[in-house]
Amino acid sequence: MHDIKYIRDNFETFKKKISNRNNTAKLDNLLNIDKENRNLIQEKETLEKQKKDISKSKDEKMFQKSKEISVKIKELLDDQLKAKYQLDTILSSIPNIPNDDVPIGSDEKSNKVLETKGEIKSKSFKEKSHHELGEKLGMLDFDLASKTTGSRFVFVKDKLALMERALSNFMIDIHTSNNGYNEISPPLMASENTMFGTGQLPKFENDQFEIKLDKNDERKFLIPTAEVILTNIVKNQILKLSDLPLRFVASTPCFRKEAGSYGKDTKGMIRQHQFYKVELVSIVENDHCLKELERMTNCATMILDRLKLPYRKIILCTGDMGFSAEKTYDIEVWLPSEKKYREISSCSSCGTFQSRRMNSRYKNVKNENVFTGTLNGSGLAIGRTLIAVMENYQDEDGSIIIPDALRPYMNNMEKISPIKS
RNA sequence: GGAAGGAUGGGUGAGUUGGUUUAAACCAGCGGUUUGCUAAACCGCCGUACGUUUGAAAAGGCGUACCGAGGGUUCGAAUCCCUCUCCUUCCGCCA
Repeated sequence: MHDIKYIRDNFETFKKKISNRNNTAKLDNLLNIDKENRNLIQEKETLEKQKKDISKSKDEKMFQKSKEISVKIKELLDDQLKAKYQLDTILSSIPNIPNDDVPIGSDEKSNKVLETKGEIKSKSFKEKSHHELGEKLGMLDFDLASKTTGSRFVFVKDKLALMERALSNFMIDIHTSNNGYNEISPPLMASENTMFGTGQLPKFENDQFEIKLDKNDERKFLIPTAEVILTNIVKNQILKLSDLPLRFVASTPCFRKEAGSYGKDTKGMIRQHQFYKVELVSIVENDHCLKELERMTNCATMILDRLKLPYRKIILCTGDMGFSAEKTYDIEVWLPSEKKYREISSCSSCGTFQSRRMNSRYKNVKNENVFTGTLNGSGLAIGRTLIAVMENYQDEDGSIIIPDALRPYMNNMEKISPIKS
């Protein structure tokens, strides 16, 4: 959400910066509606003042007059609320302004690779995809998931299930003991207002799973990422300066409809309706965002370093960033079967964009209430990390060597071999 | 699911026969006086949002709203009525 006062004073600059994003919101009428809204507020408040004075005077002769004023106020209020609603509708669907160092472009072709790390080991055999490996091991079962649930779900079994759990524990341990994050086990459902706070609603409702509790209950949604619930911890709060920075980590299932990706990544567990992800969220002073983004991204890549998986870091261009982000780094891991890098983490600074929606503030040095900076990043997506380990650590016979860093979490097991039948 | 009670400013907590409440008081916080230092005492300040206005700015002035949320009654609502949310206690059910 943007500050209407800023837009009012810097309309041309604002329009120009937003035009770099794939924005569909209509900006042209914004200032007119804003003006109308403010005029109506003024008219209304003038009348309210009159009414208040009459009431104070207790002059019975004026009581009738006061009643008439009430009718007018009601009319003005209706109009004003309509204008305000229009204004909010437009404002809430405008994406964040990209930071100045974000490359300009309309799609992923304009993203820039910043760094490539880790050794891609050449193998003497043809490397298999994770789903071939998993099915051969008898530990990834897509057919069973279709039977019980539907497409884009999977059963992870046996030692791979253990590895999935191990990855989660391994990552959380590093982020809590090494990187200063506070572990949280949050609700997996969020209210409509919470979803609005981080920017999933109202614009991206089609991507969300809605849950019915009671028939008259407020709308609830399965979280598409723990970012939603972790960031909203500070919703409607005024924090002390000494509270910051707040850093949260959670490992949760995430639920996404993947509505816009029919036919994409249909094979395997790259793109699922449900997947585990370790999420990092930072709440910081608003001028510390970019510094924190570097820190957070390093926390994410640290995991890949320790697992000795080859990866690269890219900066997303203006057109490829998420709705709430001002700057985003994607971390992509090497997948030998595809011979390309695939996204395994996305770290974004949202500046004050989300905190305005959530009304999350802190008292700065001057004791003024100012909006917090929020950041989120995956550290990392568990499902995709599992895939990356399987593919990069596969042996010719289809077994998986367990990375050293993971062995303490897997009873010091060294390799996963096919279940003998 | 049933019953009862509750929700007031950063915290505690008055006010609920509707009109000097422009929300008392205390605690915490900030500034000051006193003081060898600390403490204590005393004095002052101390909510948020929106709109508007003075000013180059810093900083003010004015107005409106806000006592869990939303409606209603009334000239006038923290106070009366309705709906909802959340919390507490008890009962039932339950991993």
